[in-house]
Amino acid sequence: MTVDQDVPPRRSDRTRAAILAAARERFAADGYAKATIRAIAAQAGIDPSMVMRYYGSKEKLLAAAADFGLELPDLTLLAPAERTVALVRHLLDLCERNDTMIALLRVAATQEAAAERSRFLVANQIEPLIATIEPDPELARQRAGLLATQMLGLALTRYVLELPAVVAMSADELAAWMSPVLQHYLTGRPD
Amino acid sequence: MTVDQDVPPRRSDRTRAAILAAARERFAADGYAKATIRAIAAQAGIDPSMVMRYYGSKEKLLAAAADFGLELPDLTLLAPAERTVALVRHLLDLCERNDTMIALLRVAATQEAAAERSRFLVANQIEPLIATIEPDPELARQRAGLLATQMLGLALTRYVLELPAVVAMSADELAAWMSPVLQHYLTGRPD
DNA sequence: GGTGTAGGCCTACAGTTGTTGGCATGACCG
DNA sequence: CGGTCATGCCAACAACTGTAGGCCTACACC
Repeated sequence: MTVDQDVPPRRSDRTRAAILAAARERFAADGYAKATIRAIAAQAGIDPSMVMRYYGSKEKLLAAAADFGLELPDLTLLAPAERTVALVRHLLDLCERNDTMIALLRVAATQEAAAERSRFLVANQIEPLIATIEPDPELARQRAGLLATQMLGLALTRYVLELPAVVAMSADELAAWMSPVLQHYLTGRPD
Repeated sequence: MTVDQDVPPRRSDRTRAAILAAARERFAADGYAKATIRAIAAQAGIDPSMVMRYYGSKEKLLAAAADFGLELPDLTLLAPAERTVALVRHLLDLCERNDTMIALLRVAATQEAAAERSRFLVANQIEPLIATIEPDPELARQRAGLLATQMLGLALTRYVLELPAVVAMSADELAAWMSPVLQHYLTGRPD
């Protein structure tokens, strides 16, 4: 996530934001290729050339759309028993509050830049989070990777593939089922 | 998976197969949009128009490429303790033996037809498999969905996103870590 | 109140895409 | 040996894409 420079607000800020929001919505719904600049501009209610002026190219627009943080909860502030449910609920909330996370997931399947961004998020936000409760760095790395398989698998099946069995379950049910799994990845040992 | 009709072998069968193999390779590597008919034809060493002649359209070619089975092992023939490792190893093997599974996963992120095919596979191959060891049909459905979150999450992070921490682990390590997880989804209860 | 400039639109272009039809060629069967 | 049909290639088309440049308008500031 880029830190905002202390630059005076411009009149075009609303348009910039509208473009970014529209881009995330189209990317999340259609993926990179089908989300054309014309479609994004139409959704934002402006001319396609504005997208180019403000973001330079479609690739750079994608980079801007994928530039966000996971806002993960601080595990050290939670009781160990609460951590796993908090993680599941946080992910579901993140996916449902806006399209950014789903856009990243969908686009990462075909665009290397987005895949790289997903790797960056795991390495720089999930791994450090695990490191707060797992001293061994190599093990923390493994735990983070394993956590990612389950978390991203949940997001994929529920919001991208929309497997009926996964969509049908409530956030509470999913948290209840997955809590022991995450517990195992956070503090357990392989068989 | 379509059953092969008993039709006499044609001289063009090799070309048909070459197109299908090339399509799977390109779909797996580039996704649907970037895998152009021209690129697929070039990889198969034939003219783009042949693809149209034999498969009718790009959409139908995708349908043919996604038409395969998971060849899941029969769980009733395995001791309960062996089932989970067998499932993990089978998935990894399926992904590494050819590109079909990865192609489906990558394309399903953007193409509704492929997503629908993935739902079909879960409903018609994973659910029945679980049903052989779980009598309650609704619970079997849930277990199948949960299994899918972990299995597809593994395939996604390892072969599509290529998270370093997941790529670095061996099949044995992954099986050892995930075995208790799958066991939980197969026979356990939510918290 | 004039004027510079930021914000916006329209048009155009070159490249690529899926798709089509026609033409060659060689195998196979009578 | 003649013809017929499957197999393959080539050329083309219409649509759509990202992108660039030019032009108009209206706000902000001196």
